[in-house]
Amino acid sequence: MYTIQKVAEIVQLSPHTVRFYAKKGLFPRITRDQHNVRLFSNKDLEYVEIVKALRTTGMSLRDIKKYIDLCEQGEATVEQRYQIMKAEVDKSAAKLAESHRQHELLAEKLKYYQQARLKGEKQIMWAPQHRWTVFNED
Amino acid sequence: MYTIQKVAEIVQLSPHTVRFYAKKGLFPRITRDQHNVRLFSNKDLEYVEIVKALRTTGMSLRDIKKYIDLCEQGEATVEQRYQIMKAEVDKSAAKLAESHRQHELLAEKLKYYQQARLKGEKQIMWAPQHRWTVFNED
DNA sequence: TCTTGACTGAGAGTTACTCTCAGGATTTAT
DNA sequence: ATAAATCCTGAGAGTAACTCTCAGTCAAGA
Repeated sequence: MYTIQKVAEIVQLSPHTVRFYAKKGLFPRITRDQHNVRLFSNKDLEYVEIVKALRTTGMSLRDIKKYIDLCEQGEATVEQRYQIMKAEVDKSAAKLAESHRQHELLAEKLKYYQQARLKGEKQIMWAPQHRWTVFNED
Repeated sequence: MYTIQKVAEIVQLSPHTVRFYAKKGLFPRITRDQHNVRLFSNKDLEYVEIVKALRTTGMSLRDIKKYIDLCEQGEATVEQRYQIMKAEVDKSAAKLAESHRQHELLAEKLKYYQQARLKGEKQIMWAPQHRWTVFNED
């Protein structure tokens, strides 16, 4: 059994955030000790991990809650959960691809800067040189 | 020259968001027509694109603003901009890797669901089956 | 003329944190 | 033994980045 601090450390979230999630009902099975301290089992830890994964891929806490609630309802909801997970994995793949594209754009820009550094002061894309294009400024 | 609507369409942002960014001073060189309508040049469009890329990789608007302001100061700031861009590209690569890991985790979970569907009702990881682990519920 | 699309500023609402406060319990150091 | 450090709690304020609505203006096109 893990304290919230330990859990935070393992899954790389702040204890604040874990408590925040707990408050939202995302970990419905957590037990407490005699001092009301949350104790996370390995199963709870798996929940925290999947919640983190769903957040990282961009699912809203509201939708994560729905998914968790379905989990709590047992095997009758397996098909529904499958559909949700399938949609999320697809969406996540698309986002990943888009993030990759944007990353490439920045990496390319970085190359221009590197060239500029090597060649001393040379004109660089993205760095506006032409003051005459400015017509109004606030 | 493009209107805000056209720009939004090209870079895949809402006109709302483009105006929001403009208000924050992220596109300092935009010209206006005689009716005060924003007209984006190709250079401005490049700005919008790089702002989008920086946002997508997770840079705050505050830091993007700083970067843009450096751009406006001309070639004297090339080295500084290079450092910023380098740091951002590195950070972005790390985030991309992390997102990829989380995506894999979900994809693996999806496989369990697929197995469960094929085998009819079978126990699935992440889907708690053991009511006896529940000690308290709010 | 009337719809469409652009603009303005102000401001409210939302999501997901993120932090601060006040307070209580337990462990560790002196 | 007492004090400091470290854990925890709940309540609630603050923040970032949208996101949208309202109210009102202006101008071009069917």
